[in-house]
Amino acid sequence: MPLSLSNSGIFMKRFYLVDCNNFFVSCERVFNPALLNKPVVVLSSGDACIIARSNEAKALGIPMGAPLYEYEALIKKNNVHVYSANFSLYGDMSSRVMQTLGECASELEVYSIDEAFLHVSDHNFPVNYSSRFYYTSYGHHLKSLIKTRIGLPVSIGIGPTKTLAKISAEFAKKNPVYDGVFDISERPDKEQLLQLIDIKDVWGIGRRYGKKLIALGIKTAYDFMGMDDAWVRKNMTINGLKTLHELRGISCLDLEDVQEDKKTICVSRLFGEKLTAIEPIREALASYVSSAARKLRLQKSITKQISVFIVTSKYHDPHNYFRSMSFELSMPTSYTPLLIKAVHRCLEQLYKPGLQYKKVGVVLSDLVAADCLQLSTYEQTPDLNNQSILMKTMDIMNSRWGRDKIFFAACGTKQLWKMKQTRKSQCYTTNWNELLTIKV
DNA sequence: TCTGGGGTCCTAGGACCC
DNA sequence: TCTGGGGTCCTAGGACCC
Repeated sequence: MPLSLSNSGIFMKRFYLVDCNNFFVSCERVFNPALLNKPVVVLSSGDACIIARSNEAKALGIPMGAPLYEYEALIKKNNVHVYSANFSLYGDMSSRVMQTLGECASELEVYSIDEAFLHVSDHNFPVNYSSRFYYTSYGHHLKSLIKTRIGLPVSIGIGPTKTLAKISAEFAKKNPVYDGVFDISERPDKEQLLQLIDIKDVWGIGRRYGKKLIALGIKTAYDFMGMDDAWVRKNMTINGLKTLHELRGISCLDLEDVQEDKKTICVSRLFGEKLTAIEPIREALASYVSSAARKLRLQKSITKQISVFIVTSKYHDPHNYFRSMSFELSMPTSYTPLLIKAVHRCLEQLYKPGLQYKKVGVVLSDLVAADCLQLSTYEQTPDLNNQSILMKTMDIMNSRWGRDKIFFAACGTKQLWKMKQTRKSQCYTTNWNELLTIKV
């Protein structure tokens, strides 16, 4: 079996993966140190599911993605601190981390809100760095820099490929001996280490493929490395083959350091409670599409196609459970009032009186750059210019004074549809009125 | 009774064209 | 019994990620 991970030479390019530990929980802890060493969980929007857990909460057996109601008793019994998601706080803390990493790397890929891949080159290292372990030493430097500047703990994995860097990060996180930084390329015992990695935990092998592989007796990353290329290509697509090669130490996935524009933008949320009347659903939809349009303008795009979907309970109403419709706009746009009109038209078609709706959503697709808009002569009206000025003004005002300081009347003021978020911490870093106060 | 939200990519198969 | 060959485009469905 072709299992050797050769060429771990010192000059080989390394991938770093920096991963913030229990990110949402750690953000809460920065501003509330009383939470340190205590079990803490953070909930999804609408307080429905548990989407982040401190190590202490994990130790209690609370799984990722679990619905809150199933664990309410356990939470109460063990005094678990519970927070509603505070995405403006987490987003801001994330951009601080990425800013610091950007200063320390030759290339940076912001992979998610709490993870980044990077390359470092010689000029990032201090002059007196020597020894073949300097990649690891630099990892420790990055780790303490983020702790000092931002207050967040991170784990850092290093490897000859992205997939192996991910695996390194798991060792860094789980085994205290490594003090948060691990480089698999330095290890003579790589193969034994990869035998410790559950196949389902390999980046790119999800639940489905994991199950399929286990049925074939492939239980670990090491087992997978010995598989036949052709079989993997046929049964797991080109992406499976890339994962296979990456595990063997052949880099197939590069850093993607330019942020690509989104190809679709989707905004959807559960209602706080089930809705039957159309009016609050119209308002929720207007509000969601306003937010989608703001994201659209942020990346300087316009949309040609808009879809709306509406969801009832799967159990009560299997026939009407999910209904959607979409249509092409006569002219691509990012002008919120036109988009509100469009989603309301869709809703008229989809809505049936008497049903209990629990969620609605809007998807903007077929996005193109705003400056690509081709206009025929008769379409070049002053209106277009006014629309763009109005949107720009709104966006500037809302970014300066806070989200939704001004909004369209169609979004309503009662917000009957709004989800509950009863346990949210303050926006310590993004709202002047919610700064941390310290009593002495 | 109550189970998130927001993305990307790949592939097979059908429609259509010359 | 016979029923081309090769291409493109679109879509739905299935997989993955955090």
